[in-house]
Amino acid sequence: MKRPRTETERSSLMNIGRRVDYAVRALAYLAAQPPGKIVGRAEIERRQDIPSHFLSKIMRDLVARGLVESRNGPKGGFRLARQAKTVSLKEVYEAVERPLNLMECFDKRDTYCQLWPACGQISIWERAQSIVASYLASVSIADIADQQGLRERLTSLHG
Amino acid sequence: MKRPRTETERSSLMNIGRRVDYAVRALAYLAAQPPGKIVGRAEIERRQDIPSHFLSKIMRDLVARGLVESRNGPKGGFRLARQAKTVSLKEVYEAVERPLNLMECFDKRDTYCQLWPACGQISIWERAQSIVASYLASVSIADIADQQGLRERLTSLHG
DNA sequence: AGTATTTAAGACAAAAAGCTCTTTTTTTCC
DNA sequence: GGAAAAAAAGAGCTTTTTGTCTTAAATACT
Repeated sequence: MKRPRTETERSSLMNIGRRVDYAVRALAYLAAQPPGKIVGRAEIERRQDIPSHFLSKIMRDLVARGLVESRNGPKGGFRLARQAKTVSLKEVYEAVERPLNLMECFDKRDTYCQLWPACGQISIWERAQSIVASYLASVSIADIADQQGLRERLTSLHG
Repeated sequence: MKRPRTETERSSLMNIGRRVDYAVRALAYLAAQPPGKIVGRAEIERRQDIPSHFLSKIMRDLVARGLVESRNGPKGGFRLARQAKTVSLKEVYEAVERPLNLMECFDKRDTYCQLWPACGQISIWERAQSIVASYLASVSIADIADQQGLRERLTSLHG
């Protein structure tokens, strides 16, 4: 009795994965730059300890969602498309993972689980999700980048 | 520059996975039984829409953590080892996944990430984690099983 | 125009999570 | 004691996620 998997279903469960982690690091790094400064992928990966080349795919998502702008060719790279303080972690999450869904069944309802509509768990997880979501919505990239300033000063000594 | 993976590291990121989902379903099902009633794995899987045989491994964890008692042989099966209202979702989570850690680096500190101790993200995720953890600690299996009573009555019609 | 540099795109490999199945051990009942 | 039933244990397959690498397209500079 195997479950079918559709494309939209993919990341069912709340899963703050590496992609989110790396996306936040990259955005915070960009936010810490002088306004408008363009930074290359390799530099971000190096300075933020992100696996080489992996950031490439993640940045595409961020560009597609309008969080960063990219420029091709020599002197190319990335910069924020919006002010850091207007970009919440929730938005970042949703840009690189699909919609924040603690449980797989949230957006499927009766088509997914035979126990719907009398599932005892769902309201519990929905509440957990809304708690997390509202916290993530309340934190911006700027909040993270501010702390980052310290890091910059420290690691530039031996970076 | 590949990251080494140790055994204890496994579930790095906050990941409310299927194992937790299924564990909660099983526990809620047991909680809804008459006191002391022993129920077999196959019945739980069938009634709670859990993949066949998968529950076996999960129950071992719950037994090992003292949440459930098992009995071997014919008439064997499982029952709660403690009152449902004393078992929190946080405990269940920690029984079947390892410790709740939103970020991989939480229990590794300086040995893991070159950016520690000046990481801008970590305090943010730590706070998110504590928010989730305290919510999960506040919900018990009994809370879920209570709603389950309704489900039982509904599905027994065609279950 | 040509070259070098950088993102874009995507193929492919490795690791982790999810799931299935088989064998062994324990226990009940005859 | 023997047969049957159930959990315990674990081998191994599949899917998803993570990570690596190669090629193509774009752009700046000479």
